Amino acid sequence: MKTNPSPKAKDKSLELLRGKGLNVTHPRRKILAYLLDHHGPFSVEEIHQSMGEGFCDLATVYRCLGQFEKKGLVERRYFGDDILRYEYLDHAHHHHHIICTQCKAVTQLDDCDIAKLESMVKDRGYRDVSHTLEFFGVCAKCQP
Amino acid sequence: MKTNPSPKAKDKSLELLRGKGLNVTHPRRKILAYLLDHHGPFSVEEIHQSMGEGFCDLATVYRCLGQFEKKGLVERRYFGDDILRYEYLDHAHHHHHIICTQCKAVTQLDDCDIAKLESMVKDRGYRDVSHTLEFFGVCAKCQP
DNA sequence: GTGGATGCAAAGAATTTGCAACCAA
DNA sequence: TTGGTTGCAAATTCTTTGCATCCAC
Repeated sequence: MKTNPSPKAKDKSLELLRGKGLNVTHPRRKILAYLLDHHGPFSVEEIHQSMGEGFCDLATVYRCLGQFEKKGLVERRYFGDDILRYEYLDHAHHHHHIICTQCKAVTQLDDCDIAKLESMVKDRGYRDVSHTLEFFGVCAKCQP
Repeated sequence: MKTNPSPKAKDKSLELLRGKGLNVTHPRRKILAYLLDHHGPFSVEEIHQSMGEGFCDLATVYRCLGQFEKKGLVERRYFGDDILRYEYLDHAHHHHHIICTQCKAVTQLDDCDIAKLESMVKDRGYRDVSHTLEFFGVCAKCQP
């Protein structure tokens, strides 16, 4: 599961951290680069393990992700299976997930047109409206 | 926060428990009746407290909700605030939530037409497709 | 009567925190 | 140099579990 970040992700993580006014440290950079390189939400455990044995403490991963979340760099997702996952928030690519209820594989659905529903929410007086939308089903591989 | 279940909810909880083949006990009945009477998802803590001091153990609430979930009577929701909530699953009334990001008040949005998106998921080979959709915003009361 | 349900307390898992050492700016 | 960050271990919180007792059927 251990992976090294791509040069591109390393550059972008640097840029993002500086842009958010966060000091650039090794754990922060590597965690963010991992999220940039790999699509889909990951558990804290997965992220920690991806960096290789002993690269940094699990508590550090929690702390970094907590800060990223506060700065709007990542968001937490919950797919109903008791595991919290973090995902890089790419404002340029709004999308949703399709989660296989059997094997838990996550794929993306890029198309999203629920502007109509969001405007109904705005009509009720809400401001700064956003949404989460996840699909669940049994993927082709998991069907008998 | 203590409330007593309505007669209607008491009847329906009995019916639902029997229908699912669950023994009818006081805690099960009162927990289910609470979820039937009050709309919106509630945390385990809220449900426990709603039944009054010492009515039943917190562990019992966890156990009951876990069984209800297995039987498809309730579903867990996660709104990104670290709190897991349980909601009665009314198959006859599919709806979504609007959660105020400030005061956390939950209201419902009954209209839901994302059949088009669900069919896109089915086209990808998924079966038993379902979805969750939540809206977040600042409600009128919480705006300056 | 009997198997399943509950209360209580203890265990377990996930996450957070205190503090000294360390590192980025 | 200095304030912010990390590692480590302990603490906290949330949830689950073992077991004796109790209750629904």
